[in-house]
Amino acid sequence: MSNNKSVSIAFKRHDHERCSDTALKTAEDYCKKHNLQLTPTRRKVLELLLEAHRAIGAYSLLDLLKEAGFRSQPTVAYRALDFLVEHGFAHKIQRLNAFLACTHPGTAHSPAFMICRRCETVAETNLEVPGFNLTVDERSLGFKIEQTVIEAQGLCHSCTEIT
Amino acid sequence: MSNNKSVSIAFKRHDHERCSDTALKTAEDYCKKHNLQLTPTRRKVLELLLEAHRAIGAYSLLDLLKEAGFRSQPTVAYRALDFLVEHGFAHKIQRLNAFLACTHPGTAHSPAFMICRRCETVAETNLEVPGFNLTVDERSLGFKIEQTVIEAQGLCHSCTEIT
DNA sequence: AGCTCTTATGCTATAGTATTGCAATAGGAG
DNA sequence: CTCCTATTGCAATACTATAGCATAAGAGCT
Repeated sequence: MSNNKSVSIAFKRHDHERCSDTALKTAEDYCKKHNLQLTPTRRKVLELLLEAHRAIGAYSLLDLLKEAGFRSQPTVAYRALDFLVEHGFAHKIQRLNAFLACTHPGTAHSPAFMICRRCETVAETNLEVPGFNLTVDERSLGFKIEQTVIEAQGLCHSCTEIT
Repeated sequence: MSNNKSVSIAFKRHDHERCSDTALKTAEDYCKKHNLQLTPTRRKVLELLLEAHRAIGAYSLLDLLKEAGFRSQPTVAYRALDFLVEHGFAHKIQRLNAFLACTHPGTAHSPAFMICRRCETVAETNLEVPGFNLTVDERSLGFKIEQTVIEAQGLCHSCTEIT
């Protein structure tokens, strides 16, 4: 179905079926706890994002949904994605007009993304991680930040070596 | 021309006709120096962006171009915008699918933007400015960054006060 | 001048991304 | 059961961006 075979294992190797299961479970728990409805469509979209394990466009997602027997109007995908993004289970990668399952849902965070232009893998990190640090002094900026989009494009380690 | 010291000139009052003139002149000089062709369309697009003094979408730009007697096919705008963005005279704001004249063209820089969700003003700053600092250690990240998209959404000073 | 290489434009069509509006339905609270 | 709210179904449309190919204009050379 999906083109999972592409070089899309985030920058490190790992048991991604297991991390999908965990993420899904976390989402379920979170929804139950916060009285959110993880409806079949929403759940399926999250599953598909997790399986894809890469950023995918809304219309690719739509194809996958269709294959899985769901309706395939754009609104179906967009509404589910809106829900997932709003509650932090997925993120939108502005640069690619694509969506990515969150690697650590349920916790408030300011994500940052690294997008490899060769293998198209997108890795999520956050601003507290060593090596990546954004500090903002809102006072001196004169601007109250509510949300940030931070996306770096370049080459991941593997792709650098290939070159 | 450049407002490197004042973090967010866009949020402050200033003589913007004058800063437009200067930016346009800088672009002309830069093009002459680097053998780039600032053709009438490209020049007009830059002028329009500078006049607008805010981020505007390609199709709004197209309308303005049409009013000014230019052709109004999408390609006309996109090709001019590609040129301006490629050479650093304008930036694309991913979050808004819109374009903004650069406030300090001609100098290599990694821009960051602050987008006010109320007045929709977009201010360009850069990462070296006090109050806004992104440091990246590529070694520990395992990722070679070539370009960054940094866009903060929130409220500018004036709009904070209104609330 | 004429030639030619490269860059930019004109033009048409189409691809790709996202939202609006309204009717129908389902699930929870009282 | 009934009301209320959240979600879904459905159709249309808006918005953003690129492809492909023909034509024209400018820069450098002989």
